[in-house]
Amino acid sequence: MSTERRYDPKTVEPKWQAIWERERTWEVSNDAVAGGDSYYVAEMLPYPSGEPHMGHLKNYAVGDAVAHFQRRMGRRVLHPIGYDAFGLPAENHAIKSGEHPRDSSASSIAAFQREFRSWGVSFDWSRELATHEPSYYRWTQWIFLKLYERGLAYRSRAAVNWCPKDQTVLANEQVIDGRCERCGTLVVARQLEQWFFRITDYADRLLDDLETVEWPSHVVRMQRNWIGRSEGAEVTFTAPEIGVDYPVFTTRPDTLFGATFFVMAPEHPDVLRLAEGTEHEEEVRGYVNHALTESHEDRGDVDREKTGVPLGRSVINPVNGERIPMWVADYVLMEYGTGAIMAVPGHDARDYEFATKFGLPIRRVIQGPDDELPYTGDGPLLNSDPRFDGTPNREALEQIVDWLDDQGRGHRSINYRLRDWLLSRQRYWGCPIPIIHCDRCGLVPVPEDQLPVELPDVRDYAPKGRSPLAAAEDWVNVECPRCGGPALRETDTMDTFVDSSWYFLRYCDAHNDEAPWDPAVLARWMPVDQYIGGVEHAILHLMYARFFVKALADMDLLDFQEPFLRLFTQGMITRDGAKMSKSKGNVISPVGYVERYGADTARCYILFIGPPDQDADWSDEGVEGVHRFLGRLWRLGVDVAEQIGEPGPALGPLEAPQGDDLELMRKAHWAIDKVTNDMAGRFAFNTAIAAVMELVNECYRRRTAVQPATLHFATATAASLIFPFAPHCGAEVYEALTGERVWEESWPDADPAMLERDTVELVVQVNGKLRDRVQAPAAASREELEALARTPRLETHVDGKEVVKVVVVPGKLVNFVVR
RNA sequence: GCGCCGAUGGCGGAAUUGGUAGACGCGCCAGGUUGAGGGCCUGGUCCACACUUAGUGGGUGGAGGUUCGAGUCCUCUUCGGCGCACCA
Repeated sequence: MSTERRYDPKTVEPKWQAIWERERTWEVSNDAVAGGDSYYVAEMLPYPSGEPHMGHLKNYAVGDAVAHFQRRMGRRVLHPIGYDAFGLPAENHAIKSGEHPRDSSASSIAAFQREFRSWGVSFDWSRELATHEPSYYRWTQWIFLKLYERGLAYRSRAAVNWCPKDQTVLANEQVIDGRCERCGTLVVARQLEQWFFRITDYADRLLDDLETVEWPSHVVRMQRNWIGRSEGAEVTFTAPEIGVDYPVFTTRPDTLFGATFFVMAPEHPDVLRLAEGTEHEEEVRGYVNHALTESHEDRGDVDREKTGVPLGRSVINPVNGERIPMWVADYVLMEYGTGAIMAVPGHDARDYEFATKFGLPIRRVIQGPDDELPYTGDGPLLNSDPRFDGTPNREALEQIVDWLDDQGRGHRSINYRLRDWLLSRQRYWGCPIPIIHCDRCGLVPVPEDQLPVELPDVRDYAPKGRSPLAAAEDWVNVECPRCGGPALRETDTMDTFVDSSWYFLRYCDAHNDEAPWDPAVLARWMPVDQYIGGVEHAILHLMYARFFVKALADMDLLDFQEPFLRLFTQGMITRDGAKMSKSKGNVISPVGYVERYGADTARCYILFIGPPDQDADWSDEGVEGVHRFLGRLWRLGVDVAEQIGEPGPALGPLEAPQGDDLELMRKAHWAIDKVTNDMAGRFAFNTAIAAVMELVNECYRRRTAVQPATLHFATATAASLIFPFAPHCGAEVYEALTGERVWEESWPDADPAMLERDTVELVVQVNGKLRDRVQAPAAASREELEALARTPRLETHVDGKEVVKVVVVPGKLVNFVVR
C-alpha cells in the first residue's frame, strides 16, 4: 500500500485541532438556552504539577465522550477547564528547587494546556481559570467574608499537626504514619489559633440531601460514614462533693444500669484538677503528659492494650444512684461527645477490655443468647430496675430516656463524627485570609472594595513555625479599616480545598468583575449534570463543595442545594498490576503514546481497556490493537470515499436492502442502538467501542458483496459513532465520506425496523441443556415454537423419556423437561 | 475488628431484566498478498475426548441451596482490593 494509504494521526489530528481552535467550536455563550436544554459536564479541577498523567487522560477521555455525545443529542454543553494551582506540592517543590511556586505553577499549567490541546479535548477555553490568579481568589476571599459574616467562619484554638524539625504545621495528608512526610520526624500535637468553617451546622442536610443525587453508592456510603450521625442520649453524672456535673453521650442508654465506671479523656480540662489532692495526683499527671506527647496514629491503634489510671474520685449514676469510680484513659477521645464516657463493660468491647485489665466490675444488664460477655446485641433487660427488667432493650431505651428527661438528668441527643473544617494553613502558597487583626477592634474583615488581598512576593517562603507571610512586613502592617489605627494582616492562608469548593460556579460566569457570578447565569447551568473524577475525592472535596453550595444557598446567592447531580468516579490506571510510582519505576505518561500513536488511539484505548469505573492495567499490546482498529476504519473510509467519488449524504441503499446489504444495514443500526444505550444508560465505553469494531469488521467482510451506498452508510455510521472517543479520526473519515462536520450532525437514530428480524434462532434445550438450534419466525406462537423445537435431534435426546413440562420463552428458547 | 467491592479462556474483558457463557481486543495457529520481513486481508482459537461430517462430557475461586433453567438469586467459605478504624 502506498504511503498516503497509511493512517497518520500526525497529520489528521493537528488539522482538526486547528479548526476547532480557530472557530472556537466548543465555546458556549451564557445566553438563555432555548427550552433550557443545557448540559454541564466537568472533570475535577486538575492540580498542575509536572505534566498530565494517565489518570488525567482517562478523566478527560471520559468527560469528552460525554460532552460530545450530549452535544450531538442536541444539548448546549458547558465543558470548562481550569487549574487548582495553590497548594502544598507546588510549595514543597519550590522549597526544594528554589523556583518560585508562581513560576513552577505557570510552567506546569503551560504543559497541561499543551497536552490537553494535543488530546483534542473539547473544552470551552474561553472560561479557563486558575485558582491562584487574583481575579479568581478575589472571590474566594469574598466568599470567605460572606461565611464570616454569617458566623460560618470562626477562629478557635485547636490541636494541629506540628513537625518540630521543620517548624511547621502540617496538613493531615502530610502526616504519614505519624511522621512528617518530608523529614520523617514524629509529628506532635500543638494548640494554635486556627480558622474553621462551621460545616457541622450542615451535618444533617449534608446527610439527608445525599438522597437527592445520583452518585455511586459507595461514595454516598463514605460520605454517610464520614458524617457519622449517631442517635442516643446525653446523660448527666453528678459529682456532688466537687459540685460538678458531667454529661456523657451514649447510644446505649438502655445499658445505663450496667455502668460500673466512668472514663475521661486525657485532654479533658478537668482531669488534673480532679486528681489534685488525691493519692493518684502524680500518676494522673504523668499519664496525661505522656498521652499528650503521643502521636494520633499511636493512640488510634485499636490493637494496643488499653491503658489508664484512676482519678481517685467518683460520680453518681443518675439511674440508680450508684457511685462509680472515675478514671482517665486515652481510649476516650476529647473530640467526640463530651470527652467523657460511662463505661458499660458487660455490653461494650472496649469497656470490657479495660475492666478486665483493671479488675473493675462487669455487670450483665441485657439477656443474650448465651453467657458470653461482652454482649452487644439486643435482648430483654435484667439486673436493672424492676420497672425495666424483662422489657426488650430497644423499648427500655426509650422509656429510660423519657424518665431521665422528666427528672432533668438527661435528654435525647445526636452526635456526629464530622468536625468543623480547619481551613487555615501556616503556609505561603495559598489564598490569603482577608482579615485584619486590630488591637482595638479585634478581627476586622478586609472591606470588599479592597479585595483581593494579594499574596505578596516573599523571598523566603520556607516554613518557620509561623506563616512565611509574616515576614513581609510592608504587607502585614496596615491601617485598621475600622479605626484607622495600626493593625496586622492575618498571615495564614487558606487550605486549597477552599479554592476548589466553588470553581464550578465560577466557570459559569468566569469573566464577571462585579460579582463571583450572576445568579441568573448560574441558574442556566448549575447544578453540574455530570461530574467526573477520582474516588480519592469521595469525601473531602465533595463534602466541602456541597457545604459551600448549601451555605451560599442560605445567603440567597444560589437557588440549588447540591452542586453535582451525577457523579462518576473513574478507576486507576495501573502498570504491571501496580500503582504507578517513581520508586517502582513503572510510570508511563500519555505524552509518548500520543506522540507515537496519536491522541485518538490513546483515548480510545484507555476507554476500551475495561469498565471506566474499575482499575485497569495499561498494556502496550492493547494500544497496538486499538491503533490497528482506527487504521482499519480510516483506510476503509479512504477506499469508500474513492469508490463513491464525490462526498455526499450517506443515505444507504435506495430500495429495501436484501442479502448482504440488509445484513450490513442491520449491523449499522445495531451498532447505533448499542453505542447509544451504552453511552446514555451507563458509562460502558468499552462495549460501545467494541460495537463500532464489530461494525467495521462487518464492513470489511461484506465490502465486495454490497452496493456502494450500503458501504457508504455503514462506514459513515462507524465514523459518526467513534467520534466521541476518537474525535479526530471520526471527523476525518466522516468528512471524507459526506463532506460534513460530524460534530454538527445530530446523533444517529437506530431504525427500529432494522433492529428486528422476522426469524430468530430458537434454542432447543432438554433439562436446561442446549441440544439444538432452529430458525423460527419471530412472531410464532408458543405452540408453534414448541412444535418447531421438536427436531429430530431433540427426539434422540428425549428418547422415549417422559416429557413432564415444556417451558417456552418466546423469541429465545424452548426447554423440554424430561424424566 | 466492622463495612463495601471483586474473582469468568494464555491475558484485558463481554453476557444491561435468571434464558445459547466467553462479544470485542491482545496473544497464538493457519491460509492469502509480498523477493523476504513488516504491514495488510481471511479463517481458526474455553478445556478434554472424539474427529471427513457430525458429536459427547466438563466448565464462570470453592461447597451447598432455590429454579424447568444460575456467571447472574440465597447461605456458608477461600482469596484479592478498597474504605473506616477505640466515634461511646
